[in-house]
Amino acid sequence: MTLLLPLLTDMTPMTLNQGFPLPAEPDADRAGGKRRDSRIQVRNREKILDAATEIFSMYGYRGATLDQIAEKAAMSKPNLLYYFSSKEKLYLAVLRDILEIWLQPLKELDERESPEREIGAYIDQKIRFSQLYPTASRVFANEIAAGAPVLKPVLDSYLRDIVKKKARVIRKWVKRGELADVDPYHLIMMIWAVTQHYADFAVQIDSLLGKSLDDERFYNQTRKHIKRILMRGILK
Amino acid sequence: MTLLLPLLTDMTPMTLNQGFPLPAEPDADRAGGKRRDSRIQVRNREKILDAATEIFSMYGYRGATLDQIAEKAAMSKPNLLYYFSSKEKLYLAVLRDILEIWLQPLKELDERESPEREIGAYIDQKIRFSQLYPTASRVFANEIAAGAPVLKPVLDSYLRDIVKKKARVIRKWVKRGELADVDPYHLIMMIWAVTQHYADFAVQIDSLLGKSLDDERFYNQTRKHIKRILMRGILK
DNA sequence: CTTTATTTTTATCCTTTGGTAAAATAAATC
DNA sequence: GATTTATTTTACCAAAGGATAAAAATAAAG
Repeated sequence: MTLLLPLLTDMTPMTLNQGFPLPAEPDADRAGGKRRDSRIQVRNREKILDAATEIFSMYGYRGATLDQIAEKAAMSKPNLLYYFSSKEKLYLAVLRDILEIWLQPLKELDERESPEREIGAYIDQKIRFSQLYPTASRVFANEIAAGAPVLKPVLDSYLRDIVKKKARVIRKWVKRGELADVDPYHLIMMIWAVTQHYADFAVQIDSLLGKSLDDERFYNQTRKHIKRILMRGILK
Repeated sequence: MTLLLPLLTDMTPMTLNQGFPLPAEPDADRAGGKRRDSRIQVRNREKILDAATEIFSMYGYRGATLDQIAEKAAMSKPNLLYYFSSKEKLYLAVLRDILEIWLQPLKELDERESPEREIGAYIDQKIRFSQLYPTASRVFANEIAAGAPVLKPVLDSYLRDIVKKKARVIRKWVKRGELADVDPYHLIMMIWAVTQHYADFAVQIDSLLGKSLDDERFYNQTRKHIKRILMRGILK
C-alpha cells in the first residue's frame, strides 16, 4: 500500500499492482472515521477529483501541486489532505476513474456483428470520450509519456489481454472477408491515436481551426470525417 | 526577454513572442563571456539540451527538475546554469530545436506533384521523426497538453499560416479529382495523430506488442500499414 | 611561464511543496 | 442541549528546487 511511492518520484519500475485493474478501492482512502460516505464526504471527494484531474492533465503528476488542486477545489490544502491522505493516493484515485471509462468501449467489440457496425460504434464511443473527458484523456497521455510508472502493470496485464482478445475478433472479420487485410493491433492503435488526438491536442486544434469538440457541429463533422476515412481504409 | 516567466508558472496567456518562430537565438543565452562557441561550449550545450529533452519529455516543464537534468548531463546544477541561466531559457531552447524539425516536413507538400506521392512522403517523414526523436515529440505533446503556454503564439501565427497554405494544396487535389472529398484540416490532423502516437505512446505500444520503432522491421511494418489505410481512405 | 579568460565547484539563500499537529468549528446522535 | 464524531482552519516543518556568489581549477593567449 505504500511501496509505490518511490516509483512515482524515482521512475523505478513498479512492483505492486496496488489492487488496480478494477478491484475498486479496498478502502479508497479516508483519513479516519467510520460512518462513511456522508453527503459532504461524497461531494468533496468529487470536487477534489475533478480539480485534480484538471491540474494533473495540465502538469502531469510531478508538475501538479496540491496547492493548485486545493485552490481549484475551493478548499484548503490540509482540508484536501483530509480526504486524500497524499498526493499519490489522489493520483491513483484519479487514474482509477479514468481507466474504467477508458477501457469500457473496447470490451464491447462483438464479432457476431459486422465490422462496419462494430468498429463504427467503437470510433463513436472513443470520440465521445474525447469530447466528454478531454482532461481525463490528457492525464492518461501524461502518465504514458512519463513511462507509465503507475499504469505499466495494468498495461502489461489487463489491457494487453483485452487487446489481444479484440485483435482476434478483428482477425476473424478479415478471414471472413468482411475487412481488408489489416493488422488488428495497428488498426486499434490508429483509432486510439486519431480519437484521442482531439482531446490531447485540443489547444492546437483551437489555434488552427478556432473550434473544439464542445461545438456540437464540429464534433459531428469530426466524427463523420474520421469514420469515413478509416472505414474506407479498412472495409473491403 | 524576461516577460514570459510568469506564464510558464502561472498559466496566463503569453504576450511576447520571444522571437520564436525561427529567428534563431538572438543571443541564445550564455552567462557572460565574449569568445563564443568554444569546443567545450558546444559540447556541453548539446549534452544539456539532450538531457533536458529527455527529462522534459517525461515530466513536462514543471515536473522536470534541474537536478535531474544536470545529473543526466553528468554535471553539477550550477554548472548547468552557467550554460543556460534559467530553467525557462533552457526549456525555450529545447522547444526551439524541436519546433524546427517538427515543422519542416509539412512545408514541403507540393501541389504540382501527385497527392499519392506527396502525402505518402509526408507520412514517411512524420513517422521517421517519431522514430528519430520520440522524446522531442513528447516534449511537444506535453507543451500542448499544458495549454501551450509558450508555443501558443507560434501555433496561432506561424503554424496556422503554414497549415492554411497546405490545406489549400490539398483542396486543389480534391478539386482536380485526385483525392476523395476530404477535409484538409482533418486529414492533416489525422496524419499528425497517427504518426505522433507511435512516439508519444511508445510505452503503451511496447506493453502491447513488445516492439518499438527502433526495431527496423516493426518500423517499416508500421509505416506501410499506416500509409496503406490512410491512402485507401483518401485516394479516389 | 605568466597572465587573462573560461569553466567548475562549494557553500548558501529563499521559495515552494508535500505533509503534520493540534486547535477550532460544525454536524450528528442521544 | 450535551456529547460525541466529523470537518475545517491555523500554524508549522523538513525537504526539494531554482538560483546566486564567490572561490577554485582549467584552459587559452601572449
